[in-house]
Amino acid sequence: MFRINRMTDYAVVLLVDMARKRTVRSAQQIAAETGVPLPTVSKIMKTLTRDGLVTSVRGAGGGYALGREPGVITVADMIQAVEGPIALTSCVEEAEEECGIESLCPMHGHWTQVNTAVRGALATVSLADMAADQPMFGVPAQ
Amino acid sequence: MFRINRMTDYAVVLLVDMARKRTVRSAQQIAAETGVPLPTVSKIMKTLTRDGLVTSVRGAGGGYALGREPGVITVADMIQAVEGPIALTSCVEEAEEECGIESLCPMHGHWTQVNTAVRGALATVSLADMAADQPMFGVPAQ
DNA sequence: GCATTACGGACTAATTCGGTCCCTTTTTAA
DNA sequence: TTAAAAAGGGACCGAATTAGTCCGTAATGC
Repeated sequence: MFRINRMTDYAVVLLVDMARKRTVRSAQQIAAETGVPLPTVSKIMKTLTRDGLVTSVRGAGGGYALGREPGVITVADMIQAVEGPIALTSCVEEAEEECGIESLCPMHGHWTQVNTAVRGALATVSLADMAADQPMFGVPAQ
Repeated sequence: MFRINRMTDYAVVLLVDMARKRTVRSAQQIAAETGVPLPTVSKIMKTLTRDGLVTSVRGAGGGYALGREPGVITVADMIQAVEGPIALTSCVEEAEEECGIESLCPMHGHWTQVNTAVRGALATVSLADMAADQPMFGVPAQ
């Protein structure tokens, strides 16, 4: 179906929530307010912290807050934080894996072209956009 | 990792091969020439035929050929043929599935925006582009 | 010191994906 | 008329991912 996986979907939900309420809140609070199960929130927050999209405060009274301004976090950033580098085919990855014949493969250049286009498309929408309510109200979906 | 699945990757390989040799060839021949296992070629051809990307000729001497000009088949078409509609999240799909609250969900409009951008990016590259050899030689991969 | 909270990783269940195989239908040709 | 060649449709299983849970550890505030 060519879709992002559910963890990434959740991650966006959590980040949107954090973009709206800009305070440090515990995973438990965030779980309660978004409806995402606590263990899942924890897991996602770990990876988002690793990438710097959110900052964490440990200890009692600690929690998570957004690491950067919502305007400079793109959908591409969010996807990459959870799923790793955006690479439509294995031959576009950094580590060349199985392909091996990169420099000779006639398709390689084309795939990187497609990949760049997709990455660009994903970078056009920011977290700030996602957090705004209903800006495209009434606009048909395609 | 946000990638197309292997079947789609194969499908592109097969379509590129067909775009180069524009004759009707059996699945067996195509399998032999591309190195993709025969049962897999058959399976992929079935789905590509269903979408009209290739035309089939049944019976002895039959086989498959490209259904349209390579210039008017886009990467988006190829992905959709194998993986179904391009929908990054379940709430963007035709059948609304689990979400249900589409008209109220504040994220729905944003996801369709992202989705449209990605679909557009995938539509910028055609099968003709993919079949051309090494047009971007030397251009850094981004 | 104790309660609270993040951190890191291991682990299991569930789902999806890749691949194979079967039988049926259509067509050509001997 | 029969046999061979080929696509069509679907069932099926094993493998690989993914989702989700749980554990112990480390840090911090009261």
